[in-house]
Amino acid sequence: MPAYGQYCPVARALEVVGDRWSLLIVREVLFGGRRFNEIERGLPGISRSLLSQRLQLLERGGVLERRVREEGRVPEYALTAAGRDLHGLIGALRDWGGRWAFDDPRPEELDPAWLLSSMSRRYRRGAVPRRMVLEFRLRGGRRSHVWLLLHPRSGSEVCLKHPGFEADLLITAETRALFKVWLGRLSRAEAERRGLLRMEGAADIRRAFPEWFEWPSLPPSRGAAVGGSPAAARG
Amino acid sequence: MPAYGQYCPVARALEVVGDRWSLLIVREVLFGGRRFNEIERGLPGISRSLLSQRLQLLERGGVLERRVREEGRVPEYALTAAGRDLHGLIGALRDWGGRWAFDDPRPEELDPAWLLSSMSRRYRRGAVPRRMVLEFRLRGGRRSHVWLLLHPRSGSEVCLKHPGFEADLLITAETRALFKVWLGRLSRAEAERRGLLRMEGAADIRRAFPEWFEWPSLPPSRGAAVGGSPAAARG
DNA sequence: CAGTATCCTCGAGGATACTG
DNA sequence: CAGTATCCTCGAGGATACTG
Repeated sequence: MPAYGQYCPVARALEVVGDRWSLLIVREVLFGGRRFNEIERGLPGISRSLLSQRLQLLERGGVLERRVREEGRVPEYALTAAGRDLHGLIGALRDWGGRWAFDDPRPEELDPAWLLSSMSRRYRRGAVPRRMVLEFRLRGGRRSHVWLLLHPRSGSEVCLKHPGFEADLLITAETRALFKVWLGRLSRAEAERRGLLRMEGAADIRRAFPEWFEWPSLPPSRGAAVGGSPAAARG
Repeated sequence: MPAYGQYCPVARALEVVGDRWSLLIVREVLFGGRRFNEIERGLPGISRSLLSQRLQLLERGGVLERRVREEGRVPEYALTAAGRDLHGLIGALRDWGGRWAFDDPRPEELDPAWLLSSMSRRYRRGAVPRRMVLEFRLRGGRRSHVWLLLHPRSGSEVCLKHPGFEADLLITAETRALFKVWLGRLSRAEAERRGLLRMEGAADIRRAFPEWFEWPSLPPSRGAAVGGSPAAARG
């Protein structure tokens, strides 16, 4: 971001992380995004060239580092000490946004691929005894069928096509409701009671499921600073 | 700022306050800037039309309000509850910036008019028994002679021309040093010892002077994430 | 004092195609 | 898989002049 010409720590901070997308990129890496395509998946709408340019700016800004661990392996991005220290700033943004700008999802935000990338990023490694396949059948979003693979050791994977394994847990839901449940704006019980979400699978798996993720915790809304679409208010 | 298309509180917050200049405008109002020209003075380099547009965006975003108190009076800007709640975010920016992006001032940042507007914003109303005139004679900045008027009740005023009153306190300084002292990056004693700053006036006034302002408190630098100009490292 | 209206520029960033 | 190079567009925002 061009300089502000002020010897002020707020202005200086914004020069480094104030560019459009930059803090969202940091958010991705903060939650474990390491590879280029992985980071990109968490930022639908960004172009590859812009992501590439922003990553370079953040590297020059001392916020992250690009590393090629071994000859021939893919590059990985990691936060520096300064970058990790941005967690407080991201937290402040999340708190404020949750309180004042986080009403119901807008239709164009209902992208299941993004939701799953977000869940995948918050998967607790090793929380699962064996490979688990979660199947999502969704209504009212930009995609109706997605899968999430949880590996016991390595990590998790988003699949937009049938992964070839049978599902251990089938989640059928209104996309809007699934988003709200994930982001703590609607309880699972309430969603199930209202027929907006249903989970099928072995009882122990259904019971254990919530433990597999670190659910985002948000402050309660204190009124919309910005209004959402009126249609969004329903549910 | 255009939408990010993510149902994420961080992204939503950035949609409201992530535009260039927006958080600096909030900073100005947070520290008591109320009128258009007053806010503008804290943001050298912004154009009036851009400031006007950003103020409108922030108003639509629910962050501030524009009010005309009485028929015929000038409009004033005030933060809403959501806007006041941004102090945590601004604080996080200041903390991070102070730690990782706040090395020595760059030459183009040495604008005494801005520094005085900043001091003026942090003047403690009523800290002064009678009207006080501070005269600054500065070297190495974009301006060499400025005045700050402190009124016992109403507030403070920056003057770029002789205010017509005799000075109660004369501060002669290297502009760079004055900036660093104000922002806690150099102690007054050290600056005086090194001949970078001198204060002349009645002893009790010189002694009382620090109490007239709320001095910005910054975290210590933990290493520059971004490098300043090498020449800036000296003083 | 506090803006707004209009015109114009230039640079950020998308689209596309290409590479180690 | 992880980018980069090139070309082109369009819109953000500066300059200027004007107003209640």
